[in-house]
Amino acid sequence: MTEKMTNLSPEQQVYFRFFNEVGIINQLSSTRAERNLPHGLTMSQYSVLNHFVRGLPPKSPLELANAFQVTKGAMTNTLKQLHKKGFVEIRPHEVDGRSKIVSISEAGRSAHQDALQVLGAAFADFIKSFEPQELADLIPMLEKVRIWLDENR
Amino acid sequence: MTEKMTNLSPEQQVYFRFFNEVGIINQLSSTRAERNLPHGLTMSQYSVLNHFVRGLPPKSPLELANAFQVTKGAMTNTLKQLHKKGFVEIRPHEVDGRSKIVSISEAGRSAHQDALQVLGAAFADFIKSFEPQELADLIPMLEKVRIWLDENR
DNA sequence: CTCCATTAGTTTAATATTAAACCATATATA
DNA sequence: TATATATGGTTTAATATTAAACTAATGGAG
Repeated sequence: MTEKMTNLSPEQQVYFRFFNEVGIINQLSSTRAERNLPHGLTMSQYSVLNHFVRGLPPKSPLELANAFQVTKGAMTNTLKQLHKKGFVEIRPHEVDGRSKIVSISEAGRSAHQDALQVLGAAFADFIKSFEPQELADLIPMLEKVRIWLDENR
Repeated sequence: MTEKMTNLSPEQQVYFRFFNEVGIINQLSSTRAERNLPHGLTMSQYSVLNHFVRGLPPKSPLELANAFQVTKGAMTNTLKQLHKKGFVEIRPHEVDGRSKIVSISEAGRSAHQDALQVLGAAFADFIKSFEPQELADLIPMLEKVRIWLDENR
């Protein structure tokens, strides 16, 4: 019973390996971050707050869902929680009766600040172990991959 | 009501940005992979098969859970599904009555081969757009980060 | 103006995952 | 040896997420 065994070429292994490392880094880093977030914030919730704190304009739930690559349903849930905590305001769209507009509240900004503090502390030891430059060097290529995957999904 | 506003230094932004890019890449790539996997395999299930196909020796559920950074409970679930599909064999440990030993079956190897085929096809356009070398250049640093996060969690 | 297709958002059912409780077995210590 | 503690694995309850069905509103084509 001889099995036909297709092995990966070294080149293919590179792609595989790349996505593998990325996957593990993501899991370990989000777990570390989420364990430390204040106000019972999840990463998803924190990301939404972060989006607005960056000075980006109010957005509809659908736009947010697209920005964060989650389904509309997931965003409904995330926004519901943020609203319950008083961290976002949700108003009807002025013109389009189907749509809504989400913006951050003062309490939301304040919670985001708290989160930043805590994340800084949680990653202080990481920051001590890695020079900003050695990570900065990776970013252009990571960005290129991210953009490609986003545009070709 | 003046708010104290701590902004991120450019250096801090680098760390933030790095984990952010990694997170999005992971999400987009796993979604793309998972959409295409055959035999109803999830990424978790595929990873376990992949582990064994690499020639690594049989392992206990706990060892697998540690290797893949998931809880014991999650691994119980993953193995249950793989077993239902006939892709792994699970035997009692010869000496330790608490433990079990998991190994891949012939059907499992074959399913893994199918998965490889399909993943190759699903990422063919990606592979066409990126030189192996430009990704290979990132791997040493990614590995360093991954190892650090793993050892310091 | 009336339909019909599209779009924004919510809801539902299914699933993967986690943390914690739990069970059974093994190991160490007294 | 007897008892306590630690360890491997499963189960449970809670939660985040997805895909798909659903509701309501918009906008275009006749």
